[in-house]
Amino acid sequence: MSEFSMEKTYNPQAIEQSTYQNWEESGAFVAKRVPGKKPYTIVMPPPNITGELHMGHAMDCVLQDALTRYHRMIGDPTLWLPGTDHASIATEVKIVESMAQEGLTKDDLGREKFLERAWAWKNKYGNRITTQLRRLGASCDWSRERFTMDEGCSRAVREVFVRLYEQGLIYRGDRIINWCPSCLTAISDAEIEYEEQASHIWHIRYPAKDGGEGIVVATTRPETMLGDTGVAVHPEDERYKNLVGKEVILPIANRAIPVVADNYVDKEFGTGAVKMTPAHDPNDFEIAKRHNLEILRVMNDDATMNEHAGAKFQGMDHMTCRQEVVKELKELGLLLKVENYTHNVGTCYRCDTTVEPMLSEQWFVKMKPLAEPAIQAVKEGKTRFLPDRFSKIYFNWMENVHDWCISRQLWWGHRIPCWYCEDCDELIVSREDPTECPKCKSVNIHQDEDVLDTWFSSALWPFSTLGWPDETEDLKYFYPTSTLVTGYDIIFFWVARMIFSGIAHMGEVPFDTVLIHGLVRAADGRKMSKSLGNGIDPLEIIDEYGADALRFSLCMGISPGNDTRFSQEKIEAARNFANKVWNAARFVLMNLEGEESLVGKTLEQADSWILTRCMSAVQDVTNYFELNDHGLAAQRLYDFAWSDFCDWYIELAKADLFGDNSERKRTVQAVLQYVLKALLKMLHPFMPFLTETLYRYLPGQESASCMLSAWPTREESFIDEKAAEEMEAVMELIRQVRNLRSEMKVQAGRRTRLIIKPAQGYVETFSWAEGYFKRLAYAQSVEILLGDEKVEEKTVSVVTDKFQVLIPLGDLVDLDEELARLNKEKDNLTSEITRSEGKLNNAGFVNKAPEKLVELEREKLIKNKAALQVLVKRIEDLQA
RNA sequence: GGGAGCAUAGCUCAGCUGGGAGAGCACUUGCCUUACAAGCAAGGGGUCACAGGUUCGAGCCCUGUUGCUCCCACCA
Repeated sequence: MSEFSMEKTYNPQAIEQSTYQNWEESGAFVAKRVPGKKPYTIVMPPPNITGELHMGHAMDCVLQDALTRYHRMIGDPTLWLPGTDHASIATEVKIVESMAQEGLTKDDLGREKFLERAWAWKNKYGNRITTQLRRLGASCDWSRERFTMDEGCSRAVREVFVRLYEQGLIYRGDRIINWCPSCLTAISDAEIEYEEQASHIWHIRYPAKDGGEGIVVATTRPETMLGDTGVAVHPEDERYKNLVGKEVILPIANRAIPVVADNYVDKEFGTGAVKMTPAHDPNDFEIAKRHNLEILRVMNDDATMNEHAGAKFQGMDHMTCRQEVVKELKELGLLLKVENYTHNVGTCYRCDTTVEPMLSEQWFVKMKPLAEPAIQAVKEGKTRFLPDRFSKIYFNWMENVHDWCISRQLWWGHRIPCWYCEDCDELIVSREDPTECPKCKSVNIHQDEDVLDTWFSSALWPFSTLGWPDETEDLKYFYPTSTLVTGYDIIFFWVARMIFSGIAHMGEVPFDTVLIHGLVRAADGRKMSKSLGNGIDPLEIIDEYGADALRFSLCMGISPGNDTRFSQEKIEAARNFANKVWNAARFVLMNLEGEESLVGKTLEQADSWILTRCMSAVQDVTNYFELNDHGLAAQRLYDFAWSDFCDWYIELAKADLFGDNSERKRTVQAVLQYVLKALLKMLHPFMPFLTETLYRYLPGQESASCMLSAWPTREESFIDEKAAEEMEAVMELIRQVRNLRSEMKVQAGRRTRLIIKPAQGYVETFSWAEGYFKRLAYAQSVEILLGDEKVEEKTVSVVTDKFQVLIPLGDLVDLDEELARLNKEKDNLTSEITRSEGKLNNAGFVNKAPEKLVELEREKLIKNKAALQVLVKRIEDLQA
C-alpha cells in the first residue's frame, strides 16, 4: 500500500478556488474555432447588474456549465459566452434608491453625474456577479465576456434601431401606453404584472342635454370621468337607440359629450353603456379615433390630476380625486349604485406601483411583420422548445403581440439615436451622431432624451456578442448558437424577442434548442423573494457545503421545465454524495500501485459485472445529456456510483486487494481504476471541482485534466451479460443470507456455515463465489450440495429460482417460526405461478405481446415451478 | 374568458416510445466490518387524485370530474 494520504472527509474549501484559477489560467475555457467541425455554443443569459446572483441564476448557470463541460469532453469546439445586462429600469430604480439614502435625487445630480454613478455601480456589481459565477465553477470563456452597454453591443443596438426605422418598423407616435407614475416612464405590455384587487364598480348617471334621464354608465375608475369625451353603446341596443347621436351632460365638469354607437360595447356587461376616456384607456382611445371624439388627458405623469380635470381637482392625487368625485356625484344624486367588484389591476414589474394607461408620445416597434416569420420558424422546427409545451406559450404570445413600446423616460440605457431639429422640426435617425440638420443645415439639433427598453439590447444578445454588425470570424462560426438555457419566466421578455431579432437581422434563428427550466423555490414551495426574506444566497451554500454539492443538488431530481424546491435535506444529500465519491476514490487510490491497464487481464464475474454496469451507465448518461435531461443523468450517476460501484464492487474487490493472488490483485486494481476514471469523467459536468481533483491523483498520463479528458465511450468488449447475470445471482444469495440473519437476529459478528444447493446451471457460479460469501455473507465455510442430500441439522433456508441456501443456526432456529416463514414463501411463489399461468393462458397476451416478453414469462414460470418443488420438499423435510 | 402544469411511500420528487412501482430524507432494527457514522447491513410503508374508455396488458394513452399552482387576456 502506498503512503498516499487524503483527508477522510472531502473538504471543498481547500481546493475549489485554486482549481478554478488553474483552469482559467490554463486557457481551457477559451473557445477555439475548428474549421469544418460543428461547434457547440451557448450564450449565457446575462444576469442583471442589479445586485447579487440568486438561486435561480445558480441553477441556470449550473445547467449550462454541465452542458458546456459535457460537450467539451465529447470533443465539440465549445463556446459558452458570458456577460451581464445593464438592466435599464431595474438598475436605475436601485441606484435611485441608494441615492435616496444620501438624500439625493436624479435631478440633484443631473444626467451626466447620474451616469457616472451608474457606471460605478456597473463595475461593482458586474464584478461581483462574475466572481460569483467563478465560485460556481462556470467554465465560460471570459475572454469573450460582454456587457449589453459595451461598445460593440451599443453599436449593434444602434444599427438595429436605424435599420428598423428605415424599414418603417420603428415609428414614433401618440398612443396609450402603460405609465408607471413612480418610475416616471413608459413601460411595455410585458412589463406589467396583474394583481387582483377588491374594488368597486360605480354606476353614474349622465343626464341628457335636453333634460331627459340620459344614460347610466359603469366604471371602476370614476376619477377618469373628468376626461370623458363621449359615451358608447352597442348599435343594436334598443335601450339606447334613441340616444345615439345626441348629447349627454358630463356631471361635475358640466360638459356636453356625444353618445356614439360602437360594436365594441358588450350589451350584457354593466349598464351596456361605456364612458369614453380616450386619453386614459386603450379601448376608449381606439373607439374615440373611430368616432372623432376629443382626447383629453386629465392626469399628470405622477398620477396627480392636471388642469383639464378642473381647478377643484388640479394637483390632487388621482385616488384622492376618486373619493372627491364619488362624494360629489352622491351629492348630486347621480351616483346610482356602488357594487363590490374585484378586477385585475396592472402594476409595474419593477416597483409594484399601479400603472396608469396614458396617452403619450413614444417610440414603437411594429410587431406583426417581425412576429410572423418568428412564428413560422418555430413551427418548422428551426428552433425547438424543450419541453415542447413551452412552444405553445411562445405561439400564444407571438400571435397576439401588440406593437412594442421601446422608449423609456430613464437615463441608464441606450440613448435613442434620434435628433430633432429645432428650426425645421426634422427628425434625424442616424448611425453616426449628426452635427447639423441634413435638411435645413441648422446646428440647433438635440437628441431624444429617452433611452431604449432594456430588452431591446438583450434581444440582440446571440449575435451582438459575437461581433455583429461586423462579419467577424466568431459570428460566422458560432452563430446560430446551439442551446439557450433559461427559465420559463422570460420567454416573452427575451426568448421571443431574440428569435424574431435573429431572423430579422441575421436571417437565421439564434439557436437550435431552447431549454426551459423551472424556478427554484424555497423548501415550503413558495417563491424565493426579497420581500419574503426567504431567499438563499448560493455563495453561503458554497461556503458551507461546496460548489459541487450545490451544483449537484440543483440537478438531481429535477425534471425539465418543472419548478424545484431547494431544501436543507437536498443539499446535505448532495454533500454526502460528494463525500462518498471522495472516499471511494480515496480507497481506490490507497490500493493502487501505479497505472494498471485492463489489456490482457483475465476478468472474473465480478469484474465483468461492474464493467457491464459501467458501460450501461455510460450509455444512459450520454443519452440523457443528449436529451438535455440533467435530472435523469444526475440520478443515474448517483445510483451507479453509490450502489454499483461503492456498495458492491469495492466490497467485492477487497477480497482480492487484500488477498495473496497477485494476478487477481492487479486485475482488480485495473478494473477499479478504469471504472473510477469513467465515473469521475461522467460526474465532471456536475461536480467539476471534486472530479478534477480526484482525477489528477489518478496514475497514468491521460490524467492531466478531467475537464479536458475524453468522455467515456461504450466499450463493447467489456460487456459480458452472462457473467453479469451470474454475478447478480451471487449478489442475490448474499442479500438473502443477510436478510435471513437479520430476521433471525443473528449476532452481527457470528459466522455460520452456508449450505448451497444451486439450481440447474448455477453450480459453477456459486463455487467460485466462495470467497465473496465468506466476506459478505458471514460464511465460515461454504458447502455446495449437488444432489438431493438431506441436511439433518436444524437450518433456516431460502429458496429462489437460482438456489436454495441453508444456514445451520443451531439454537437460534425455531422450527415453527421457520415453517411459518417457508409457508409464507410458498404462498408467494404459488401466487406468482398462478399469475404467470393466467397470463400465459390468455390467448391475447401470447399472440399480441412481444415474443420476448412471452418467452420471459415462460422461463419465469418454469423456474418458479422448480423452486416451488424445492420449497415443498423442504417443508416436508422439516415436518418429518 | 383562454391556456398550461401538477396530483405516485410520512415529506420532497423521479418514472424513457404502455409489459410486475423507484430514489433521497424521515422511520424501525442491528453494526465504529482497516474508503466513508456525511457511513454499512436489513426492514416497514403506496387501491400511482376520482370515474369511465382504448388495450391481451394502463402510473404512463383517450374522455370526463375534483383539488392545488401558474401564465395569458383591453369587458367598462
